[in-house]
Amino acid sequence: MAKTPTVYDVAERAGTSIATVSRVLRRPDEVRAETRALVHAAIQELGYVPSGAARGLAARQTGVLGLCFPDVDGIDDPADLPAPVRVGQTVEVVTDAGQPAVHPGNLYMGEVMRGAELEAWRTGLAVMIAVARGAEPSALVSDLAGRVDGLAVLSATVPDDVLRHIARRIPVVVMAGPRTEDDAHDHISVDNAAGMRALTAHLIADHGLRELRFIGGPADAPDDAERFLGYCAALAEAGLTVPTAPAMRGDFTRDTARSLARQLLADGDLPRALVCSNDQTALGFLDELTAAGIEVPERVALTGFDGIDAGLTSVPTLTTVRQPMLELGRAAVERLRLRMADPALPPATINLPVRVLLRRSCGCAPTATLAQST
Amino acid sequence: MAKTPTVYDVAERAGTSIATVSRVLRRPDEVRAETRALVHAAIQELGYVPSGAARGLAARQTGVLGLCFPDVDGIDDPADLPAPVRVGQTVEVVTDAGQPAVHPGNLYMGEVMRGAELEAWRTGLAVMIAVARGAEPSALVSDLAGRVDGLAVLSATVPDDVLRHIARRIPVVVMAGPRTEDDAHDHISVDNAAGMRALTAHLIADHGLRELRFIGGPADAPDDAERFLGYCAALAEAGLTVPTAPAMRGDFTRDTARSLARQLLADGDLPRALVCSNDQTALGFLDELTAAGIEVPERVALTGFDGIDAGLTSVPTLTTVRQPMLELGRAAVERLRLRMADPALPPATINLPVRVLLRRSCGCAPTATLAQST
DNA sequence: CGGGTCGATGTATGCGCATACAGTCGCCGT
DNA sequence: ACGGCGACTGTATGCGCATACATCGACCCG
Repeated sequence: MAKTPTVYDVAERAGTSIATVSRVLRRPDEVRAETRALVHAAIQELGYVPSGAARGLAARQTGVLGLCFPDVDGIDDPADLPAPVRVGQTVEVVTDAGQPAVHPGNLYMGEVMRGAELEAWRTGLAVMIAVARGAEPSALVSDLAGRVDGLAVLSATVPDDVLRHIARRIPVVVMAGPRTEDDAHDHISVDNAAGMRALTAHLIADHGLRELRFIGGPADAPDDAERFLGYCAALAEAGLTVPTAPAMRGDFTRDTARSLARQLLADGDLPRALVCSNDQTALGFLDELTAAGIEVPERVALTGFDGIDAGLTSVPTLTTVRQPMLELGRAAVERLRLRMADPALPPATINLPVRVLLRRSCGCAPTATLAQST
Repeated sequence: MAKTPTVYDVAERAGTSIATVSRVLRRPDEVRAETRALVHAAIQELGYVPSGAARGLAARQTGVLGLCFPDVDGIDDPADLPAPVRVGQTVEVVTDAGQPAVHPGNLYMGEVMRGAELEAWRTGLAVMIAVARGAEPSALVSDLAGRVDGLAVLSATVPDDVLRHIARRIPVVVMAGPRTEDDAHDHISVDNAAGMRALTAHLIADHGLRELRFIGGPADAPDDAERFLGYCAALAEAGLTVPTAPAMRGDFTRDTARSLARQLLADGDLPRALVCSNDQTALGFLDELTAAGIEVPERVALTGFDGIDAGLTSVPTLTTVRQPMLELGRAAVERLRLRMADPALPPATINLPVRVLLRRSCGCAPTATLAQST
């Protein structure tokens, strides 16, 4: 690694000019085959790799898209980091750690990323990711913005003014977030309201339930608000009384849901159905209901929202609404591409359809469904 | 977006030189407060975002690390892509799709990425990802290599010669892969052998099992080979007969494991313990053993490897070895940093310690462990 | 009151590549 | 034999920024 070779070195070695070297790499068919071979040989010998920075500068575009996520771990301070595992430690043998290996919030981020990467790859674009954490997330995001041709941001991870600033330079699309006032970004969301409405309608129409209680998430979560609205819409359509707010609010975590559930049980005021704003909440309730010997779905029907894998193996399996996270990433990148091609496009608001998954916990699927794919 | 503003525009607007603008951004304390304010104002007004490409070029380093993964989805051809979900579709209501939301292989990639991102963020580095898929993965990787200051590659995703070529320009660390011949990269791995050995020793010593059968994965998977060796080592230590090869081989998928299991059942030749090379395999066996009414762990003890979440909710819960995937990512980035600081460092081989998780399927934890965190 | 010092700012240059434009060469048609 | 044309290749320039170095002024000391 004495000195990283450049086009000049390659050109000299191959006995050509730098223009030819550049052409061999970018438009091979404009170069005579022999010349091309010479250049390729020189590249191999020198270990030449074109500088992305120089390329980006000269071409006025980087060929990279940015993906910006919130900090699901809540690690804002480097000191918060768990101590790194180090070599030389022996193998630990412990009894049931009980902790899931993957942080639940990270799960769906992974899917979004995968979708985005997939769609980017199709177009020959690279993907750069950033997690907006730490004391100065704006700086981090601006930094990212300077390196990419377009930016997809998960809702609520970047302050509006920063986003607006960035949008003057490159296209920005907001994923899973409502349009705020006059913002001119594209928005790609999941149709929370329609999903929850369909699910609730199913409970009412197909299971004949009329006493449905909504267990919400954080009051400031737009997703939660939309789901509640969907639930209300279904109630209204069925001519049932529509509440003005969720009966209880958790924070989307299983643990909090469990304490809510205990509270509910203590009050002794069980409805016929619990419509939860996300799967973790539903699973938390399921834990406590099961522990209390209350039958789900016979005594209480229970539903979630998200479609996490844990709902597939719970007992009973969890009826829920699957969010197309991979599609969210794909759609975001697709939209970025479109807008990069034509910046004059009017801001779009896209709502991706969801899918209601009927499983045991709402009363469907009376028999166990272990045997699939056999 | 008429024309993206540059330092020149900002300088003119602020009535300074471009050097001052640059300094305001990079070393604010070398600029008088008033001047700084002027520049900041100009930046806001113009919507200026520094070009990462230009910066990288001038500074001779990009501040980005590359992460390269194999293609777990097996999507090599754009045509293979599932049709994108489109707007306007109605909400689908379906009975138990049964498909997990997240591709299992993607699960651990997500963790590695998260670890890498975390560690990179601490140092102010950005992360760029690439999935080596498609017809010309080498081109993709070289492209990536040109844009970053260091590259972490998951084993077997990039041909050796390409990697060697890249390593002449930037530091390369291989994750979860053995050193091949003379390669000069750093290697960070998980201690497969030690983990499997500890697990097997546990079965022998603590549960008194002496008839243990190993169910392997693909014959060309280095991980599998190491795990088999660990298993053999434990057998040897206990004075048991050491096989020369796994009794059966799957391909690390649950479905294949199930057919292996059916075959085993048909043969009617059940050992006292099945030591599986990964969790999916173990779960596949569990499916069929349960279906056949064979008690786990009473009749057959069963263990996996990886520590995926599904093993936490299976019945019985799955004894396994947790791989520190997040740590793998962190360690890789840490190593890259070290090497970037001192390129003369000798190639390191780091083996991260694993953790054996004892759960029900090996015979431990006689009572259910539902109530945690209560 | 001159030389020296230090802080703040400007000037000039190069980073490595893409590409517009200008040759160069061989060949064809007239 | 000459103009013209097409296929290749070379020359020159700019992309936007960081930074070494020069400059400039205020201030201090003797």
